[in-house]
Amino acid sequence: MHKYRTHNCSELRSKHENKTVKLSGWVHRKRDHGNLLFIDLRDHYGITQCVIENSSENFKILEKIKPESVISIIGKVFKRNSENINKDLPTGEIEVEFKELQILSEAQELPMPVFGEQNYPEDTRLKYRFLDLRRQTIHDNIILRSKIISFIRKKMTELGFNEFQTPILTASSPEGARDFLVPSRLNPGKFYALPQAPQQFKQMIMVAGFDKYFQIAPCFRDEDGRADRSPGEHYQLDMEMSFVEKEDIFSTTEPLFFELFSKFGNGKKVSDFPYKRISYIDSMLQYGTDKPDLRNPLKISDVTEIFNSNEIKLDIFKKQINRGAIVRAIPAPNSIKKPRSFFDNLNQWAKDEGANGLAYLLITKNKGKLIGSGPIAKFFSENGVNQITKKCKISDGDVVFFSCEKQQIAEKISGLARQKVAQELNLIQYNQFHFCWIIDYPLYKYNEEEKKIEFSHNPFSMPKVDYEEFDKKDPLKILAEQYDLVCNGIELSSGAIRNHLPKMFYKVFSKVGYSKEDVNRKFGGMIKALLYGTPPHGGMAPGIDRIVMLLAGVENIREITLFPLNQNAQDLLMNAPSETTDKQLKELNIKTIKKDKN
RNA sequence: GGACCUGUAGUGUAGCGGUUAACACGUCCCCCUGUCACGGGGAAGAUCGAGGGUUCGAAUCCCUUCAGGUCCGCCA
Repeated sequence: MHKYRTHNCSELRSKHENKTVKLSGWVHRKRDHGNLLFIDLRDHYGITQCVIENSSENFKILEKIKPESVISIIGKVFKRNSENINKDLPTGEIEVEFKELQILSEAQELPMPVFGEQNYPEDTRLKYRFLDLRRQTIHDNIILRSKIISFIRKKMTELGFNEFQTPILTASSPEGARDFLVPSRLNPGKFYALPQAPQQFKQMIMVAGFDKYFQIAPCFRDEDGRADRSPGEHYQLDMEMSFVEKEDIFSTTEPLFFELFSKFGNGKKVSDFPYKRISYIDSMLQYGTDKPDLRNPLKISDVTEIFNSNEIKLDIFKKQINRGAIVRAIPAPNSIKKPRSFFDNLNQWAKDEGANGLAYLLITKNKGKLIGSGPIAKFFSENGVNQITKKCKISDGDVVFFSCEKQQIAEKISGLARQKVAQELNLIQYNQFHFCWIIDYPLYKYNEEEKKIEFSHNPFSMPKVDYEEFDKKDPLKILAEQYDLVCNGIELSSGAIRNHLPKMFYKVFSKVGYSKEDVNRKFGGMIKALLYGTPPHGGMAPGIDRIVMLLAGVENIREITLFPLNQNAQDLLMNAPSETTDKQLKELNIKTIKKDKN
């Protein structure tokens, strides 16, 4: 007989009746009837009920044993009477009667019980993560994560991608997030950086001729955490392909995501591919964001022109429009019967968000004519109402909200309002995964505070403009072969066709203030690689954590991470970060500055 | 760096100016041979995160501070 077990705790059925078996596991739950004791024995696979009578020599020991102790038992499998069968357990037809007992590891009284699914404070859970992880929900989440990663690995390999590891100790890269630095002992005063992503390495893998690469890649960014974003580290399905256009990348990955989400999506509907492609500009207009939730059917319209015409005499808006504001309209179908508070609350909400507010117009039909009502209706001509209803595709019984702001604020407010209205009106179809691609991102954006042009996305993307035309165009109008994969309003991935032409590389960087020398110094490896025969290439890097969160249906990244850091980037279990010894610091040529604690 | 929320026995919650701070789970003791959130009876366990203030009186109100979380900034 095996030292610890002949079966796991989820295996035994009535066909095993009368067999003598050995099980090992945790004492999940005890039910002590005085002269009869039930113990639910739990392992990774499940739970088996074990039973012992007071005639047994081990009865007294088991009565005293603490939950979560690890025991090993030898016993005989008995079929339960029909009235005692537990339909909730796969092993509910049988129970195991104790013959021999071995205590493998005694547990102390628990700081957080495993049994039951109480909500414990985050710090307790992280401090006792090994107990937390025994609990079914999170245990299942972690297994889901493992299965997702295995599935992705298998699929990517089948698709002809090669999995490679890239360095963890590498060079700090300009642009992007704050780096984690690692001091070099052999090179005093110098530092490695942990990779924010293997971006340059994967491009050089293409230069090296490997054609298709992927990796479940750890990415390190020293930025503050959020519920959906771990401080410190996260994982991406990093991938890159040679001799491709963006449609090749889309058609390669769409079936992968379709299969992945169909397989692990708990029966939720998954959008059929090809996924909808939406240009960045359209997305910002219609959805007020570059990560639209397409489970929400509402679309925003631009009605600046109509408000600026003589058909609407709303002077407050006209004045704002003259100062560069725009007007965006958010439809609220079939909401005319909503109480006044519904409209006023949204207006108040917009003001709380720092906006001017949300005006609204109610639409009814009378004798074949659409008529506007509500606080601002008196400013609309009949034709004005018609133009609005036509543009916003609304009709009898609908309401439309208007946000008049500077473009950026109008987009933000209308986007949020679109989501709020849809929630209030129950229009969001929650039982689906709705994918889309956002394409044609602008290469640059203008930084108002620093009064300069900067990269809006990835600096390595290929501009959608010929080299000769580059300088003739307004930089802010130049688009890039840059795309995002979005699902249910969550950005799953960024990606791009890369800029593989050295002269274009210099050109692109020159607009954000990098001289040729700057580029050579800061991207020396990359630019050198482009000089010796580079295949056109592109790829993307979907966030593993976000995929798992979507599929597990959780809002917090710590629910799908084995050993996460807390918001202050501390590991409460391992006690990291921690102070180090003077000897270690000396070896590294590092002095620490003691901060005053007044 | 900023804003907001939370902090009460081992654990989860209630109490939100007025005697011995309540309930549930857990722990300990007693009873119980068919439970599966077993049941019944009893006991122990809390200077209400910490410090200061207001008040005749503070878990409760105010200030400071610490810890955790959420968001903004930051980040793809």
